[in-house]
Amino acid sequence: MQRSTKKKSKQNSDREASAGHIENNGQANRSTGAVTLDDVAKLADVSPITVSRALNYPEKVAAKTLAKINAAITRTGYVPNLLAGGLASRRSRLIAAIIPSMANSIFAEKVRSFSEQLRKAGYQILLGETGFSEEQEESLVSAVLSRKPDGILLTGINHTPSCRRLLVAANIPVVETWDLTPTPLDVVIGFSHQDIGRAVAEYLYKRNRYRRFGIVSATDHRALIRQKAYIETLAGYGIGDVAVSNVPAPTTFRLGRQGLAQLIDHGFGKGAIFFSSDTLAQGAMAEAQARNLSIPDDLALVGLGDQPYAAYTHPALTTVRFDLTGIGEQAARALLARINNEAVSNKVVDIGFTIVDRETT
Amino acid sequence: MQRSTKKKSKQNSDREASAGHIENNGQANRSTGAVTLDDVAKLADVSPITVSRALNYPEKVAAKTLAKINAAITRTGYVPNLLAGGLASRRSRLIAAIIPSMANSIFAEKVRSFSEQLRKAGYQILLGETGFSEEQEESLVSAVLSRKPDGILLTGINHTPSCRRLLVAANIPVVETWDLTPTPLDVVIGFSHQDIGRAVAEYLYKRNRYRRFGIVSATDHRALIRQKAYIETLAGYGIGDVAVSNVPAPTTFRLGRQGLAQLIDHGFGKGAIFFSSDTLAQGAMAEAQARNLSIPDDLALVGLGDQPYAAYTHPALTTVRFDLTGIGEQAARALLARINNEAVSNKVVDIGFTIVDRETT
DNA sequence: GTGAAAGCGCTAACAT
DNA sequence: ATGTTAGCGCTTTCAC
Repeated sequence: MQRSTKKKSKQNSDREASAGHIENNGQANRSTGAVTLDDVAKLADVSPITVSRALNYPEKVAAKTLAKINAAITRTGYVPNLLAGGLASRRSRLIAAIIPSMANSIFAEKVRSFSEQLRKAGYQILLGETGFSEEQEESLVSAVLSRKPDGILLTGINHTPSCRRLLVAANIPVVETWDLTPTPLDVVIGFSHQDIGRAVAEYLYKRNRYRRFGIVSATDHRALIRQKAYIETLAGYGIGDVAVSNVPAPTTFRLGRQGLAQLIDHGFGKGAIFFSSDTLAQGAMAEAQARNLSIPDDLALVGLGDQPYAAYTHPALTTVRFDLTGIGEQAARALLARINNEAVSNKVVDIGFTIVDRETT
Repeated sequence: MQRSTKKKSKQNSDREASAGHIENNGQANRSTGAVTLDDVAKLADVSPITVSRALNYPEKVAAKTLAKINAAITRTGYVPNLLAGGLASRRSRLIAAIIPSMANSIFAEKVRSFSEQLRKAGYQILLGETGFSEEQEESLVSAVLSRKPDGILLTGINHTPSCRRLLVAANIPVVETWDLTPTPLDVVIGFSHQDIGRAVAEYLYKRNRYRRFGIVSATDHRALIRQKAYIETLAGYGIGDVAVSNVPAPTTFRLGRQGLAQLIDHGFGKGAIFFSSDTLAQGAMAEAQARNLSIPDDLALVGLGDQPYAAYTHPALTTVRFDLTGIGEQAARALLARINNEAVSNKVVDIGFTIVDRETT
């Protein structure tokens, strides 16, 4: 492309600047007409690569030059084209995050803290929702990989074989979250759903005050693992008749009411119930109130997730807490480390969980 | 780049295929090593542009050729590079969506329906959260525009001057939502917050059974407009002492409890209260219950948003409904129409609202 | 229906 | 500290 010679007079470049319009070079081209890095370079009377450096490695450019360039950027209203930048540098500065559902604020919080960390490092997030389906996850991953993200956050450890193949072929850092496995694709940060099911069963059993036990649970992969562990642990204590009500994911307030209603209508009297989300438990509280059942005297409730509201329901909800914000932050840090080729000390990170003992049990 | 001649023998191409590896051409280059469209073209023994057509306009390619190409794609596991495609075609197939907060499921639902429509049309969504701040919105818009989205969804009609400038310079379709203005940047789809404030005041006043009126409201721009209209309308009825409790956005269950507690502690006896979100109202229900106040006899509550749970609280929440899904869908349709240069019949779309009369009033 | 050439806007690599 | 050259992987335009 024709560029004015380097030693163009200062006056000339100033005149161009005050003209305040973008030259088209008079060439027939496919340009969008938008301000490009070349336009800025001409106006600042430097080469394009220097503008590129000013943007990406300002410390490598002389202060004077930097000032000229910044003035030109302001004057033109230049907005970099990251499609072009990403193509040339093979770094898109884009990170994909795949979650089951935005409606579930538990995932929303994970993504929020994840995004926040990565934004600070100059990355943007491409978000996808699977609706708890592995097939949907596969098609999302495939779509998202075509943007050449520098890394990807997954929820869960179960993926279709083709999805795994895509991920491996993409050859980018992958962080799986929300579960644990000894054989992650790359790094996994989460907690054991089996341990949670067992721990809640133990917690309720050892209180020694409930005659009956029940569970209202979604049917997604992880919730079912918790359910199985819960039932088996209780069976180990000699309790063979755990009442079960299953509902489709994602869980809602309404499904919580329905789930409890179903249990009660099928003869569940007084007892303790484990819900697969705080939302379900909250819905059940409304149902209990509507039926004039007292919590925790008639019905003891345990939720999952320790949502911000859980401490403020009336009575306050006993629930299982895991560090949502921590998962997001650690996932971001792990991804960043892998992108920068730093060593990742731990491929499998168990962030654990605690049972928060409040007033519904 | 060196390519084998077109009339390469079939056997030869088959041999390459079964070898199942990607040639590097022996050149020193900056390639990522990933499978490219050129690799697919070579394997299918066609030119790159034909592969491009097969992908983007399959109807323009002969069935036989298409089959060959698809086989090559499958065999290589080719994933298109949309950075390159977007750069070349000046269509990124990316749409930016800017919302105040993901935590607020009202916005989450808007984005969900918006994304769904656009995904069907082959677009992906770049999501950004402003945290209800215009400055944050500006920096987000600026960041997002560097991805060269084909369109952008905004929440609200208030933007900083620089933000407006950026948007205008970007020269892409813009849909503002969640509010109305006679002078949208491009298209606006929403409802009148002033009308809502007025309508709720009228609704409550005309029930003719409340002695006192209050409002618990977030302090974001739109909530304050509703609050003002609510107070002014009541003033028009001769009610001058509306009790007010303001809380920061985004609203939470806890802030709802707190807001109601504050009103009551400052002497609000029996009466009707308008909350700036269902979440706040739900929190207030817990506070009322904790204080043994009866709803709606002691306290009448109106929420906003008609969240899925609103119909299932106990008692069921009276609230203001607007068609969230509709906003998302219409915004998507408007954007698509503008992208395809179709006429947009209406630049200002009022989707209206209704007061859903349930049991808390 | 298919192909050759050119270039989208940027940056890596190698100068100086 | 700054510049030159040559692409990144794709699609447009114009041929045939």
